Amino acid sequence: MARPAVVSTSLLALMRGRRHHAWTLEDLHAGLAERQLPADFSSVFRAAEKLTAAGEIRKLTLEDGRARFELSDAHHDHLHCMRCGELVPVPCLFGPGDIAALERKTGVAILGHHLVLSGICRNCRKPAGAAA
Amino acid sequence: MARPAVVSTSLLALMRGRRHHAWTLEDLHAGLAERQLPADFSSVFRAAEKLTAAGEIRKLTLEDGRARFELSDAHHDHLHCMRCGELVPVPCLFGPGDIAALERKTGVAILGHHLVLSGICRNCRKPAGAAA
DNA sequence: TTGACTGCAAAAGGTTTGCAGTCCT
DNA sequence: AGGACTGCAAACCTTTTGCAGTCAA
Repeated sequence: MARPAVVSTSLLALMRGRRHHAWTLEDLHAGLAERQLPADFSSVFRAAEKLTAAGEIRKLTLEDGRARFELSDAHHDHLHCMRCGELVPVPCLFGPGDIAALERKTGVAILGHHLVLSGICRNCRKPAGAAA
Repeated sequence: MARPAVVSTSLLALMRGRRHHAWTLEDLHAGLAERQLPADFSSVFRAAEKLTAAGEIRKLTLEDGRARFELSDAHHDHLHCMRCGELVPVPCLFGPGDIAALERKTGVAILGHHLVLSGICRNCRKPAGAAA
C-alpha cells in the first residue's frame, strides 16, 4: 500500500448519507462534487469497482441499462418508481420453499435472483405537497 | 404503406424457429445472415423496435446490459443460465395475493415486475453427453 | 408520387482502459 | 524506491439516429 484511497472513502461516506438508496455512477460523481470532493469519473468508476469486489457495495443493472450501486446490507428486492425514478428497497417475497418448488417443477438449479418491481413508490403516492 | 417489411417478417420467422428463447440484436442479426437473409444491423434494430411497439415481441434487458427479444407469449419469468448463457423461461412465482400483500406492507403501488433467476438450466444439468 | 423500408455511416450514451504523474509508507 | 491511487484522454460496446436511395401501391 502506498496511498490512501480518498475516493473510495468519500464514496462510502456519501452513500451512507442515504440521499439515494441506489446510486448510478453519475449520482456518485455528482454527489462527491457537491461535497467539495470532486473526483474524476474514472476514479469514481474504479473506486466503485473496488468496493464492489471488496463486498462493501453491490452493483445492480436495471432495464435502462445503467449500473447502480447500493451498500451491501441484507438481501432485499427493489421497486423502480415510474414517477421519480428512484430504486427503493422492498423486502424479498421469496422463501426457500418457493425457490425449491420451482426447482422441482422446472428442473433448473437456482442460485440467486434479481427482482425489480415497477410501480409508484410510497413517496410519490403521497398527495402533492406532503414532503418527506 | 409502400414496401413489404422484409426484415420484420424474417425476424418473426427466425424467432419462431426457437433456436433461442430470447435473442440479442446480435443473435438476430447473425440468425438472418445464416438464413441467407442478411440485413443491416440498424434494420434489425428498427424491425425489432417496430415489432416491440406492435406487441409482437417483448424487449428485456439483463444484468449484462444487453437487450433481448422474445416472442410475446403468456407472462413468465426467466432463468439466466450461468453455464450456457441462455435465458430460459420459467413460470411466474407470483400470485395476485403476493403482490397485494407486498403493496399493503410497503405502501408502494406495483404495476409489473421483472424477475431473472440465476442458476443452471435443465440442459446444462444433464450429464455431459446427453444431447437435446 | 408517396411513404414505408433499407443500408451505410456516424452519433450517442455509458462503461472501461492505457498511461503517466502523484503521494504516502 | 515501491506500489496504490488519481486524472486525463481515448477506446469500447451496444444502441440509436441522419440521410439518401429503393421499391411497391
